Order: sequence, then C-alpha cells, then structure tokens
Amino acid sequence: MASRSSARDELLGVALEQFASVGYSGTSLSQIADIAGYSKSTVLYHFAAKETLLEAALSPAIETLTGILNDFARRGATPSSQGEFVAQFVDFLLENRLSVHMFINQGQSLQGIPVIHRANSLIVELAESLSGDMATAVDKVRFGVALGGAAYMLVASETWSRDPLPVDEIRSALVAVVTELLAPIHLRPTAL
Amino acid sequence: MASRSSARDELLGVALEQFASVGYSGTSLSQIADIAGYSKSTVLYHFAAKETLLEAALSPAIETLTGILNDFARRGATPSSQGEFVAQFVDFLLENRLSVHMFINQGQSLQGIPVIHRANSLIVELAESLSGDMATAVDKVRFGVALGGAAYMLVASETWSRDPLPVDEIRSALVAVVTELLAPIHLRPTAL
DNA sequence: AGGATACCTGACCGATCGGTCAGAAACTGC
DNA sequence: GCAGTTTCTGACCGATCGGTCAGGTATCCT
Repeated sequence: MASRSSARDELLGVALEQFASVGYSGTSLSQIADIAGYSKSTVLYHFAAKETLLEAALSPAIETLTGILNDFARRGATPSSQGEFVAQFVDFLLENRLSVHMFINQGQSLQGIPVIHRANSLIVELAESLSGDMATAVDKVRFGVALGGAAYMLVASETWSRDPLPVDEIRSALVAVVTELLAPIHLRPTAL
Repeated sequence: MASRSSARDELLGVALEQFASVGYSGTSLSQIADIAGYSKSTVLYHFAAKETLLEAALSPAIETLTGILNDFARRGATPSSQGEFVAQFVDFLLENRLSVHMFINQGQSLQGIPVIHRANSLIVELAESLSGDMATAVDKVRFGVALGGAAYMLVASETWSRDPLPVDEIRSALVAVVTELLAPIHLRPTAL
C-alpha cells in the first residue's frame, strides 16, 4: 500500500529527472534503471526505446499546456482572461518544472523527436496567440524573455542561491514579473 | 591569406557550435573532427581531452564577462553606471551567444567541470552585486528572469520564428527590456 | 492443477564513445 | 641535404552505448 506507483511510473519519474538534470543524451538507460532499482532490460520492456521513454515522460506536460492554450483561446482577449492565463501558465511552469526545463534547454537539440517537435509547435502557437504578426520587436523580445526567463528561474534558483526561495514566493513573484512583462503586449488570442 | 585561422581555432569554433546546439555530451570528438575537416586524432593532438576542448572554447567569454563585472564594481552604483552595465552586458550576450547558451542551458549538468564552475560562480557574483542579500524575492526573480530570458532569446529567436529578427533590433529591444526589468532593483556593486 | 499472461533479468550484439600510440608528412633552421 | 620539430593520421584499445533475445518467476484465469 505504501508504494502505489508501478515500475513503469517509477521509471518515468527517474527518467524525467535525469533527462532534465544531465540531459537526454547524457542519460543512459542503465543509469535510469540503476537509480530506479531495476535492470536495463526492464526499462526496455516497458518502453520500446529510449525515445519512447522521453515521449512518455513529456506527454503529460504537453497535454496540460495544450489545455491551457485552448482555454485562453476560447475565452477571448479580455484583461481578466490575460490575468488568469498568466496565473495558469505560471502554475503550469511550477508543476512541470522538469518537463519545461527540458523543452527550453534541449528542445533545439532534440528537434528530430516527435514529442519535442509538438512542444515547439505549441510554444510557437503560444507566441503567436500572445504577440501576433503585428507585434514589435520589443514585444517579441518581451515575450521571449518572459517565457525563457520564467522557465530558467524554475531551476536556476536551486543552482545558484545558498537558500532556494520557497515555492509560493517564487510563484507570486513570477506571476508579478511575467504579468508586468506581458502587460504592454496587445493580446489577441486566436483559435488553435 | 584567405584562411587565417589555424586548425586549433577552427576546431574550437566547430566545437563551441556543436556543444551549444546538440549539447556537450551529445557531441562526439569525431563529429567535431569531421565537420572541421580533420581526424579525431588531430582534435586530441591539439586538446588533451574533450574537457580541455570545452575549457578552451568557453574561456574567452568568461574572461570578457569578468572584465565587465570588474568595470561595474569599480565604477560604483550610479544610474549611468547601471545603464552602461546593461548595455555592455547585452553586447556581451550577443557577441558570445553560443558560450552563454552553454552556460545557461548546460551549466547545471556540467558542474563537475572547472570552467563551468567558474562561470557559475561569476553568475552568482553578478546576481549578488546586482540584488544583494537584502533584495526581495521579486527582485531575485526579476534578475533571474532578465538573465535567463535574455540568454534564452539569443537562440530561441532562431528556433521559433520563420524570420529571425535582425541583430540590432534584438540588441536595442533586449537593452530596453532588461533595463526595464532591472530598474526597480537597488543597485549596490561590490568588490569582486 | 495447469496453461496463458505479465513482469523482470542476464547474456549477448554491433556500434560508438573518449583516448593512446607509432609513425607518416610537412615545415623549420642549418 | 639533413636533423628536429610541429602537425596530422590510421590502427587500435577498453568501456559503454541502445537494443535483442531466451528464459526465469510470479500472477491470474479456469
């Protein structure tokens, strides 16, 4: 009763942790197996290939983000909608730190992998729905800095400071800073 | 006269490019050698080990950043000094895209390597000289978002958009956004 | 009890990894 | 022309990579 998680789930968790911290190519299947307490063969029993494992590890975050984007597109461009979106987005970042870290940091080098391509497409849609074709360069940079910066803070806070900030402080601070960054951008949500 | 660069420099350039785009562990010495038009043995003739190659590729950026920080510390905390610092820093980011990309994206996973550790220490000093112990959580997040976001934009702009922004537009936009982000932070440069 | 099924593992495979080494080729100073 | 040095390379090494396969064990269904 104590350990409710199946071997598959344990492996998924360990894999995501390792992929995010030492990189996809820097993580070997035997590392994952060892940490999770199984053999490499067991990893390859549950997941046909290393790439399948990555796919399975990242999919939940992608689906969540898709939902958030759909909600935003359905609601329209009212200011309150923007506020709710930022809050939802920051919560998404906080609850999917590792996946987001992977997208941001390794999305470029893993473009061949389908799940990564889907994630990148999502981010492009996000960017376009927030700062469309008409947006100025400053608006684009503003959006990029907000997204990349927020994602970066999720992990950097632990890397740098002797005493990492508590989660709720990070959340409210992120909401404030991201809201402030996105405020000047003319919002025009589009259908996905 | 056409090709002034020695084999060593060519290898350094290719290595930095590959390390930044597909990751340190995702890059093999033979890849670097092939792209540069040499053999793997030649790489290991000029650089004792893969790690040495990384060290040599990143060192110039580290030294430049050290100089910028020293200048800032020497000048003091006047508003004009802050402005100049941001401009210098953004120029540094733009002129060292690949190195910065490596620090930000892989600094965590390469902590065992001396040159990376030096770079991380530099960033911590930068953070402390900008937003000291007294800074609020919002200030810390503001700084982190500015740094990570700016660094992220350097590469993301090419990954996302169909038509990447021209460099000078990115520069001025980055200066504007970073200045705006750091503005509320009480500056107190310290000796390095 | 007994067969089907799910789960897990060790042995093994070819490929590639970072790295060593002996020596060829090219350039130096004399 | 010739020794000495620098630059470069192919052959080779042990280790590890992702992945296959045959088989062991446990569980479930009847």
